[in-house]
Amino acid sequence: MPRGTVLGAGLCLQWPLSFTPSGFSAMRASRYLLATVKETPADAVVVSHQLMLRAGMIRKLASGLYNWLPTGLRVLQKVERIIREEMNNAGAQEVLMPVTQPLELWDESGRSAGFGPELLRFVDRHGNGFCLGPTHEEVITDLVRNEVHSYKQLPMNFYQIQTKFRDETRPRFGVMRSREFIMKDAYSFHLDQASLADTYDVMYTAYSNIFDRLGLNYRPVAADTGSIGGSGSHEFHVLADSGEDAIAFSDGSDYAANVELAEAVAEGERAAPSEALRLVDTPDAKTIAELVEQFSLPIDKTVKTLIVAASEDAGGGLIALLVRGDHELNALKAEKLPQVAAPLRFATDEEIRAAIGAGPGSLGPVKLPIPCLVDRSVALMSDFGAGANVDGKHYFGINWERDLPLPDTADLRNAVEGDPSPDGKGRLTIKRGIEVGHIFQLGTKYSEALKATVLDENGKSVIMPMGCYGIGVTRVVAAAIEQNHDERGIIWPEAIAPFQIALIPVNLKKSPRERELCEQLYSELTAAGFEVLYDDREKERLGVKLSDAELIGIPHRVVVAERGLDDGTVEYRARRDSDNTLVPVGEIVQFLRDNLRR
RNA sequence: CGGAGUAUAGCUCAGCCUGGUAGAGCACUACGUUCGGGACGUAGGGGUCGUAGGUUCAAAUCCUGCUACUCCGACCA
Repeated sequence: MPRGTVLGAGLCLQWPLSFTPSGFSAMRASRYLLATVKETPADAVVVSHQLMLRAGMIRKLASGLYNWLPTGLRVLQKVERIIREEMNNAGAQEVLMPVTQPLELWDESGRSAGFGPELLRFVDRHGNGFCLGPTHEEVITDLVRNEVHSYKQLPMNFYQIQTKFRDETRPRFGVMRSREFIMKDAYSFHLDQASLADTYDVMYTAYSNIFDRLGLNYRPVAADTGSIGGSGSHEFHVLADSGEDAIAFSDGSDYAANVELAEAVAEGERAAPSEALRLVDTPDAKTIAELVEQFSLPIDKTVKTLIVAASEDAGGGLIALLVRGDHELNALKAEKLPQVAAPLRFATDEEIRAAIGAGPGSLGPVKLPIPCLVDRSVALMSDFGAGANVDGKHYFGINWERDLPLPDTADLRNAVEGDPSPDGKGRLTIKRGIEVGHIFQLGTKYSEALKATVLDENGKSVIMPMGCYGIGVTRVVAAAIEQNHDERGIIWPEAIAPFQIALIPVNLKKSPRERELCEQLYSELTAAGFEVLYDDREKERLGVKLSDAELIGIPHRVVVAERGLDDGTVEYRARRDSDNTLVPVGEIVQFLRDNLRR
């Protein structure tokens, strides 16, 4: 403490905080590092980053590395607390593993080579290799193989809330994609797959509880189940327009999937031909947009013809992929097809001209000299237009099975808004999301590599199947802001707001009555268990205090003014509201109790 | 890792083209006025102009190397 006595009453008067039963302290703004800034920092491009800097939550130390200031840390710790409580409720046990890990373990799991430069490696003074842990599968598996030996101990689920380091090539968006970040990671160990599936379900529920309690609008989304199958993996996404992932979900069921993975279902039946096939000169129509504009052709009566490399199994060479003019090719789906080379490679203009004799702007299925796959939606088209495989010419009025045989069909495109849900219930809505959690049935990948085994009831050694379950704790904070803000600042969900109540006197210097009432309310509210930020700064005017409270996003505020004191009232306003409520001084504590039911 | 850009006060930026003793606004300190939605005046404090070298009588300014940071792309269990 900078000044004053360390003894008795002197300390009490100067001490900026009082402790509330929640464990988070109330604060006097005059003794607190608010660190708010008016101007938007130049190098922040996303709102959450801008607001976290402006609200005095974080400061950059170096690229992808951030200091957490008191306000930010309060939020972070509230998120951690909820996660911790729900993980404990779900039967997981908390541990803490080192950030620094011996490289030996990564050699043993085989990931040392695979992980690449994202794994930050270094050598200690004895010449031994270490790395900063980007994740902790190796360490936990090593711990468990040494400590757990009997099937009777299983299943067990361990978690930690710990700093991770990934040497991202390009850290960005503030705390959303930083190099150092905090993650809750859990690892479960089982005797068999059925037990793993049980714990997976428990974690799914726990995650739902966590994000419910955090007050976020989120979706569990089916993730790539490729190598594992079944309900092997879900991502939890916080919905926000700025999200990096597009996710598709049904309005009629629980179906939700990353757009990259969502099956695109075609509906309806192919109409009978009503137009004759005709060859049209289209010298200036090289793109779908030009075709639509110049010939007033509906875009869903056009077809895009994309030429890619065929797989070796299909004999190499080129293959044409056809999607409707208004649809997009999904590269992930395409390269999984047996006929298509993986990774997907588009043919060059020269290759196309050599194989087909026309340029990319004039391609189509009619008289196409190379193999062809069509999207399901394309198979249902009639009377459509496509290139004639002659420069400057298109066919209009094309009909399958009349003008040419229907090629093989496949799911080639991205699902779009309004598509039928793949589970047959409802239609797809597409929103953007921020991935904040991921649960995964790992299987025996690590337990096998590290020989984590247990004896079963027959005394036989069994490799333990594992599950792993992560939440990006620091990212949750940013995602919450992306989802909840306005032009004035952050609008925290109650559960993770740095403070619950802002107590703001209009003019402390002029009004001893305001001061007296504020002091009284501050101690009453604190005693009642509320986390109050009492803005007792004398040098700041009302406007500054109000906008700071709004920027920081404190959900409830109480303004104490001379004006109301004669009538014995104070002004209450919730962060989302635009009007004040006058509340009698004697009732304000109870009023807040009623409004802040947790 | 490829492409582009930036680096001047705590923050946002001007000055650089055309070389000549370092600037503004915000923030900070003191005093005064004001004070129910980011007040005003006066006086201050604060910068080896990212760094190393070169050209020059003289470099924030021109040239070269290096470093850091940002953006776009690739990458991201």
